[in-house]
Formats: sequence, structure tokens, C-alpha cells
Amino acid sequence: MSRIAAEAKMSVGHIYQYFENKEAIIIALCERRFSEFEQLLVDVERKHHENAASLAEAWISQFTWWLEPTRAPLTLEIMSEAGRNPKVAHVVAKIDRKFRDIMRGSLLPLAGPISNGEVEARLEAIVMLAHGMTSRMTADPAADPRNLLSALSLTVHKLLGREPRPAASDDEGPIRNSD
Amino acid sequence: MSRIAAEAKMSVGHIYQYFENKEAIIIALCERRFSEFEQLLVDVERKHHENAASLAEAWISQFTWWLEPTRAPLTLEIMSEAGRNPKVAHVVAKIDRKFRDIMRGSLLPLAGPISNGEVEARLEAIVMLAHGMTSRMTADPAADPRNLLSALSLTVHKLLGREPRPAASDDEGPIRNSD
DNA sequence: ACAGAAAGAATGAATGAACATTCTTTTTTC
DNA sequence: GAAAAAAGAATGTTCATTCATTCTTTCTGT
Repeated sequence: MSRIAAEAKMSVGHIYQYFENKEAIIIALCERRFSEFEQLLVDVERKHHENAASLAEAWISQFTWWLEPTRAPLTLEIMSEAGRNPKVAHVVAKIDRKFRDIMRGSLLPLAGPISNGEVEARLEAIVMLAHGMTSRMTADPAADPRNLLSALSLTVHKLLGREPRPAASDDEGPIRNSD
Repeated sequence: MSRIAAEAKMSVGHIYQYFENKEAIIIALCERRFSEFEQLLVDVERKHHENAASLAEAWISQFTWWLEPTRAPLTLEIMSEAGRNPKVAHVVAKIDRKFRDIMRGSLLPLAGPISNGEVEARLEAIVMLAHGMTSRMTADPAADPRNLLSALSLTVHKLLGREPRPAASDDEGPIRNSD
């Protein structure tokens, strides 16, 4: 609380006029974080709704947002907290549902006609990849965001039954994780 | 510490005869956890080295280990902690390296000849999926381990360029995540 | 064989720091 | 000058670590 107060340039006591307790702050931060990302996806969808091919690329590239070095650790902390705190779990569940709805509607149709169960399995796989990205990003100081993103891209394309884009945006080969 | 002491049926003070401080206990727990899993993979490899087809299946099924409801939350906590504590990060990096070595040697050859960069990208994807599994498992109380595992299986098979096994072990369809 | 001294094992109360929350006091605003 | 806003000191709790003390085992000299 004292650090939050310092950051907000308020006194500790004053914060309690705006939030009932620390947990309420945490919930609000989670909600803000997730709705920011949701907005990113909605924007991408609006921009590319006419062009199926570019949608996948644009959609994937949004995940750099989660790879910001200050964002990933706190996101992982949120997932951990969700395991203990049902209120946090509820906020996480909300964005998860939203995220899957968006994918079901705009991304997965690119895979062609597949069974309902297959659709859900692929959704789950992509959600797992997204979670895995933030976990890898925070747990491995040598993890390179570009590698994580291209592994995501590769896998999403395979899940959509398409070939990944022919070349990376810059001409370098894959980057080694050094020790 | 008091809870650890109770669990170990020791006094709090006595624990400090065996561990320098709480951090040392945490490191030891991480090491034990990871080496247990490593042993699982080594065993699977030994058992299936003659049969490439069954290796992938057996290998994938080992991941139920990470899905144990008491294991996943603490594993996620470890990943979070690795972001702050370099000693924990080092232990995580060690199992990560080992894990990739095993995969490179026994699993990925099933995918046929692919470029070096492709190999590393697929390794990263599988590692991300593994991390994602524990994150999903702890963050979503409605997550079903069977769904997570079959999403993993589906994706690993796609990454290996093979079709997933024809049917699930039991005859049920995919399980919905209820609300 | 054995008293008793030394070493080691184990306990649990004391310490001090961190921290969320509340309460009293001060400052600002109208 | 009253009411609202803001500050920051006080409170009570949790928790890792330390420390004085007690209990147990092992060794030593006769």
C-alpha cells in the first residue's frame, strides 16, 4: 500500500477513500488489464474483417502486448492469485470467455469446417499458448519475446491448418536463447 | 515456517539446523519437483525407445503429472518467483534445458528432417504449452485436466506433423468447461 | 562398568520487521 | 467556519529468524 501510495502521489490513508481495501485495487487492476487487451482484439477484428489472411497475422501480433517485460510478471501473479482468490478467478474467467468468443467467431473459421469438439480443443490450445507465453517470459530471463511470438505464430498456423507466413518481418533467422 | 514445522513434526527452530533459511527450503522443493518430472521422462524414453509411435503418446501422457490439483498452483508460484529470485530462475532454467534436450533427442526426430530453427521453434511451442497447462489449471477452477491434456496432445501431434491418435482412451466426447 | 562431562538435537518463546487497515489531526475548499 | 479531502501516525497481525534453555546421546577417565 505504501508503494502504491507513493506511485499515486497520495497518502496511504487517502487511498481508502477510493478503494475499500487492497483486494479491490487488485481486482480493478486485473479488470483494466484484461479490458485493454480485449480492446486490442476488437480493434484488430474490425480492421481486418474483410481480409481473412491478414486477420491471423494481425491477431497474432497483438500478443506482443503480453510480452512487455513489466506486464508479464504481474500477469502471472494474477493467474497465481486466481488459484486462491475466487474474485480474481472470476475476472480471469470473464476475459477467457470473451477471448474464446472472439476466436470462435473470427479466427477459427479460417480453419475450415471442423467438429464442435475440435473447435474447443483448438481454442484451449491457443489459450494455453497465451498463458504459456507470459509464464515463459517471466520465468526465463533469457527468453526472447521474438522467439516466443514466432513459436506462437507457428503453432496457431498449424492449428488453423495453414502454413505460417513465408518469412519473418525482418530477415534474421530464429534467435537462440543464450545461457 | 510454522506450517512447515507442523507438517514436518518438528519445531520451527529445529528446521534451521537443516536449512539456512526459508529460501533454501524453496530451492530444495523446486529441485525435487523438477527432478521427479525429469525421471518420468527418462523412464518413458527408456521404455519406448524401440517404438516411435507409442513414444509420443506415452510422452504426452506424462503431463498429467503437472495437472495434479495440488501441484499446479505451487508450480505456477515457482514460475512467478523465478521472475524475482535468480536462484529459482536458475533451477527453472536447468530443467528447461534438460527438457529440451530430451525432446530434441527423442521426440522431435519423429517430425522428420526440419531446419534447426524450426526445431527450436517447435521446442519453444511445446514448452509454452506445458507452462500454459499449469497456468490454466490453477487460474480456472472450471478447467478440466482431460481437456487440457487433449489440447496438448492435439497440438503436439500437429507440431510433429502427425495425426492425433484416432480416439480418446475412453469413449466420451470432449468435455465442456462449465461456468 | 559407570559417573558425569561434553556435544548435539530439539524446543518454543522473544525479536523485529513488514504491512494492511484505522484513527486522529491537519489542510483545503467553498 | 463548516465540511470535505488529505495526511500520516498508531494499531494489531503475521511471519522469518534468533536465542536461551532443556533434553538426549556419546564420550572419557577411573
